[in-house]
Amino acid sequence: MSDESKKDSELMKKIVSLCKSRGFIFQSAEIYGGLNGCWDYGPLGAELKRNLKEVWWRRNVQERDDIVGMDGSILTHQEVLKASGHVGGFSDPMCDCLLSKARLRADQIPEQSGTVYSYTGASHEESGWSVNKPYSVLLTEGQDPNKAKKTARLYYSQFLTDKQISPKKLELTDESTQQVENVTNFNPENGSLLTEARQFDLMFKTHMGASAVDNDPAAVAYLRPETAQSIFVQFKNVLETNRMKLPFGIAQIGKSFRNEINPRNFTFRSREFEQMEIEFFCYPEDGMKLTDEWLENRLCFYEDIGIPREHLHILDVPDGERAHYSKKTYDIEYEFPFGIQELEGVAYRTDHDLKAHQESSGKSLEYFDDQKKEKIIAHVVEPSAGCDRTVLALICEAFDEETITDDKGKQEIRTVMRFDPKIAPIKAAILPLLKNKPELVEKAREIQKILQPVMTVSYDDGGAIGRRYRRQDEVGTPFCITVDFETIGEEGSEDLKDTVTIRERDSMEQTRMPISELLQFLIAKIH
RNA sequence: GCGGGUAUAGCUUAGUGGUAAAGCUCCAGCCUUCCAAGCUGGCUACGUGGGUUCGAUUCCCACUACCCGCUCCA
Repeated sequence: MSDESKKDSELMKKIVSLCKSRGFIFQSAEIYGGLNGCWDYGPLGAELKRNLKEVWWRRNVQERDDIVGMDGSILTHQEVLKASGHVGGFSDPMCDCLLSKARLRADQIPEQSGTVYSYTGASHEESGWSVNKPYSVLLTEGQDPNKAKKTARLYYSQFLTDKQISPKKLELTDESTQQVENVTNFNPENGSLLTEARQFDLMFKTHMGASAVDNDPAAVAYLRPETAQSIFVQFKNVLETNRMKLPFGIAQIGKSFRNEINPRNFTFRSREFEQMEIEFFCYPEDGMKLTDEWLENRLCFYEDIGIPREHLHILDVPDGERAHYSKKTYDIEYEFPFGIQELEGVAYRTDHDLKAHQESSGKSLEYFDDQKKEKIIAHVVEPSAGCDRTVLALICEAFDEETITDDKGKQEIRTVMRFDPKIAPIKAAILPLLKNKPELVEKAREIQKILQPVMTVSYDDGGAIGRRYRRQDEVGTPFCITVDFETIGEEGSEDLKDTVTIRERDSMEQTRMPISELLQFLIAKIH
């Protein structure tokens, strides 16, 4: 591991540990040993995620005339997912190399021709050991026939109980050869036979209702693998009930489920995750242009919530790597400590989805174009963001360790979560300077009552004031409001009465402000 | 799915075939007039299940979870 990636791995460890110790993210069912690929948000994580979703909704639905929201069911009719191509085609056929155990995509193995050497087993005379398993090796033209024997011995040697026996001492049984052309069931790397191609079903399947028959195929339903399909399926209803005119969008935030083979990287790839999606319907001729516009719009959004553009990467997904229905796809990626990974895809999906559902359901999903006096199938541009991934990006982006030197020259590390105030879990902490002075405590509680109806605040009177500031730094609270002796009029001039100090998280600077102005000041900062 | 590693308190770590130590955090109290002060007291842990053993947190096996590298990510 390079120094750089070691450093990043250490950084990720710190972030994961802070998430746990401060109550952002816990492992799901931790007391039972954990559930693979599932995570729970603790009190602060829940606030953070809620804030993200609220900003997203406000920017994309509340503040726009041309986008409306919906909230579809998670349990999904199997016909919906047959039409969308998820049932049957959702996963890639995979096969494993019997020798190296490498996993390959069956549809990406190049065709090969040559001679297949087949065996029925192997034995070791001295020890009396033997195994019966058919196996074969493909040799392409010009390869040494001994290579087939060598590969086969290596394969059979993995079944040896006595690992001291050299593969070279194995006798192969019943060698036969056969010429083949354009086959794909051998590993191009080593010629070894592959397992049969298997479909990995990435959808969670369930059965609905109390069916008389076990596994009644009519009762099958799925947990949705994406939120998009419920939008397409409700396209007509939304269009008609809300008198929408092209171009317009339907937005949705909700959970989706994929039975990932290999969840990894903390919450980044998990089996249950939340998406924030817009299906923006448009005229066919505007699709490409709108895709570019949405990319820009989305980049601005990330900037708005505190993820600077220089930490984002735009991947213009090339031909052949896009989904078959997409004419253009941008991936917006973020520099996570564990690598550059996708946060959001902006995909021009053409009329593929509406067309598929129209054909499959037999119901018209057309749009009547008033100008041209004709019916068309709307095209769609889809900005689809991963909510949990964005939360993780926000946490990674916010995390900072600052070395500060005090008056005596002593150095210490200050851990600060530099969340944008808009998404910070706690907006302000209210701190009486001392807790054994009832007047201070009482005033602080009054301020808490003023702010509480409008924002999430925290009251803290435990320990020295400096400690409390640091505690708030570590959870990213942007403002600390301190009630001191000037506030209650016991010290300083009369004009300082009913003013408090506001300590800003990033600069650690303090300003004084009348209590009456607090609410307006904070609202402006957090909106 | 393969290979490698790890699992002790809320966090970070120490340690032992005879059930565990420390720092930080946290809680209570005292004190404290602005950046992790001090004092006193307190809560809390050997991932789960088997096996070996008089006795296992320690040794062995399996499982689970997490991390790293492959693989995969419609």
